[in-house]
Amino acid sequence: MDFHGLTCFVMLAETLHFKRASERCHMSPSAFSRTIKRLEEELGMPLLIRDTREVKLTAEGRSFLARARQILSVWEEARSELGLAASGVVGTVRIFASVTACYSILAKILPLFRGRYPSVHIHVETGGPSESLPAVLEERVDVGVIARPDVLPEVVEFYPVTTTPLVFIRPEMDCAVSRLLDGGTIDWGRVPLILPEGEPARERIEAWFRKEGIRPTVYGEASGNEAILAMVSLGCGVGLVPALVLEKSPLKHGVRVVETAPQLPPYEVGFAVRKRRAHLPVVRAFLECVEDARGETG
DNA sequence: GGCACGTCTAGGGAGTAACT
DNA sequence: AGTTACTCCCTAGACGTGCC
Repeated sequence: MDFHGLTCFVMLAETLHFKRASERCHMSPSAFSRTIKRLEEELGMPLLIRDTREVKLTAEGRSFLARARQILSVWEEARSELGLAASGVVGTVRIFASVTACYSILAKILPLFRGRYPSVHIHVETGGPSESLPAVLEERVDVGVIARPDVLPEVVEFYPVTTTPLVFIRPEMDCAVSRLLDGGTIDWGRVPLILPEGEPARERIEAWFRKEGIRPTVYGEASGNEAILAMVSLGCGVGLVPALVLEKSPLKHGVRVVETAPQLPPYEVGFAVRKRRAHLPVVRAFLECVEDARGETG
């Protein structure tokens, strides 16, 4: 058994696609296929069901995937600790960030980290902002960019980076939604809303509606801020996004801030890390960069 | 020389779009 | 609806390379 085979299997389980997984492992599909086959032969059971069009994990494959991740994680930890003792920080830091967080938050941290620890491999996983904290809790990643929730899980530590107000945005173009907003006092019960799914912002706006006794009209939901911006710019409704996201977005010219909207508590954005992983040299090194970057940018 | 592991290439199964 | 051509995907075989 070798760690290379395990890495290939984990990559394949994540992509469920031989070609994509082999590309990510920097191998030809052929060599990759045989590596997986060898692993299956070694284990004496199939981990995957191959079809001519798709690949699925068998029950054994799903069970083995969790083990494989654990083994690789322990291996990385051991490597990282030995590396620190010998000659500095080495290993891999796994980061989860939404696409917008990549250019607004990671853009500040990664150059600093890269400069200090060129030997560390950086693995960035992207997805919806609401997926970040679960990824940290499941230890799929070491750190995740999150908006600090009102209640933070006890096993998680939060390293703040910046604070940003939540702003309501409306379409820039003339449309039915714009006309609803232009007629003096806004009737918030009638305005179609595009809201984020499963995020602190959602809790805050719903709390405000409850307090005001308003039943909102939720036209759409999105798991990412860029999707909200896109829907708003197309005239679908009024959205709620962090100001930081709006400033950096290529879609910002299609929308505008609703000045007379309710004021919600601002977002505190930063990195979440599981406490038991925070002591790992590579994670510690990354978090030091987070703190230093905050110090530099204020 | 034997072995392990890689690439290159070809083959076969299946989906899809265009055409009749 | 049936046929054809194209494309995608995974796998097997041939062969090259590096190490012992």
